[in-house]
Amino acid sequence: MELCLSLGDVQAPAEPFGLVSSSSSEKPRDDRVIMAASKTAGFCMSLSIGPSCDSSTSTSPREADQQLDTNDHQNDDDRSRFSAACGSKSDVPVQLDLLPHTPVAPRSSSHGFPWPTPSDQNGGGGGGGGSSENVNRVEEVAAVSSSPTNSGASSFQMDIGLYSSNYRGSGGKRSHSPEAEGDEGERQSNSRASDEDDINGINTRKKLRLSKEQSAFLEESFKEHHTLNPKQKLALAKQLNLRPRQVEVWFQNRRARTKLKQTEVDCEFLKRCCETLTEENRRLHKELQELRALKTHHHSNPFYMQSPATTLTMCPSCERIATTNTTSTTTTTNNNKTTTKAQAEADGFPRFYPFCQPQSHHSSAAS
DNA sequence: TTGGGCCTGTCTTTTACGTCA
DNA sequence: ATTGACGTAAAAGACAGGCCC
Repeated sequence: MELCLSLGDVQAPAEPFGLVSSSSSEKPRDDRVIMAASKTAGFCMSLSIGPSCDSSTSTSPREADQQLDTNDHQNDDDRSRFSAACGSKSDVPVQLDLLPHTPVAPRSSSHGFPWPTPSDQNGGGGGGGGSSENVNRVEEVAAVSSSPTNSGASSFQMDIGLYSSNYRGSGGKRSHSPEAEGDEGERQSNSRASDEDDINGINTRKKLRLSKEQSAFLEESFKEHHTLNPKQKLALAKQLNLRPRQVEVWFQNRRARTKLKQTEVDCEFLKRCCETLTEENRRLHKELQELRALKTHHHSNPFYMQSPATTLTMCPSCERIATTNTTSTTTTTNNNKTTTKAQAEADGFPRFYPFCQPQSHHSSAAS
């Protein structure tokens, strides 16, 4: 008896598990995995790996990131709101309300980026300085820092507050990069607490923590571009009152963590695939046992009418079961193609399994 | 060959959260 | 029930080294 188990995808013969990128906006975003187990087809699976952070995929990085962001920031009201706003309409430009309690005012860019975006070409301008939103930002910052000297003229200049000017790891193992050294002056000017923290000659300055607004702004920038050219980097740094190096590092970390997140998602997905396949394998084995029992029953039945010779065969390669007799061939699987014995033998199969696709033995993705 | 950008791995700090007295 | 100390995990900022163009 030969057993034939088919695990594959009739729709995606080129790859195992049929990994295809989702390009249709009509597809639910959460349906990264679309599996269909068909009894007649054995086990047909159409899997849709969603956009990855890899820019080589057909899906835009923005889409990928939005997808990730729905997982990344479930507890972040602002970002969750953004995800919800653009969830199924990725084509629609979305204006993020970064400040939940303040209305979004027009900025130099539709996203407030320091560099021009296509939507900016028709006007706007002004670099964001003095907009009501920025005034609100400043007011908010002022409220926190209790600094009456802040004014709306400071545009998007963030009051960074605490700063780690000598981040060095343990025991001074780390050293500044040349750029970081060169930015020392700027850093000092950015650091509100730099002077007071250097009291007594002890560097007790805390590590920088980007403000919510800065993070949100960087996130928005990241949605637009996963990488920055030097011009964009400088503009962003200036607008956020950060060092270019900080912006650069932030983007590096963001890319790395996005990739990590994507890897975790893919890993989880493959794990589910494995479980599904295991379950299907179990089911098929059970089915096989039933067929064996049926065959035994027929042979031991004295009233069993001799019908045309029926045999159960299972392909040793794909373990698919088929019943054959002298006049016809049936199979438990649904194959559209017919394969002749001669053809199969010509393809190099040692034996002829009429229900098997020759290419299935050479391509794991084929049925 | 050199330089810049990016990736990867790692370290450290900060923050959030749970536990316990 | 409340509160403060403490431990821990996760997130985030930063850097070094290596690779690639």
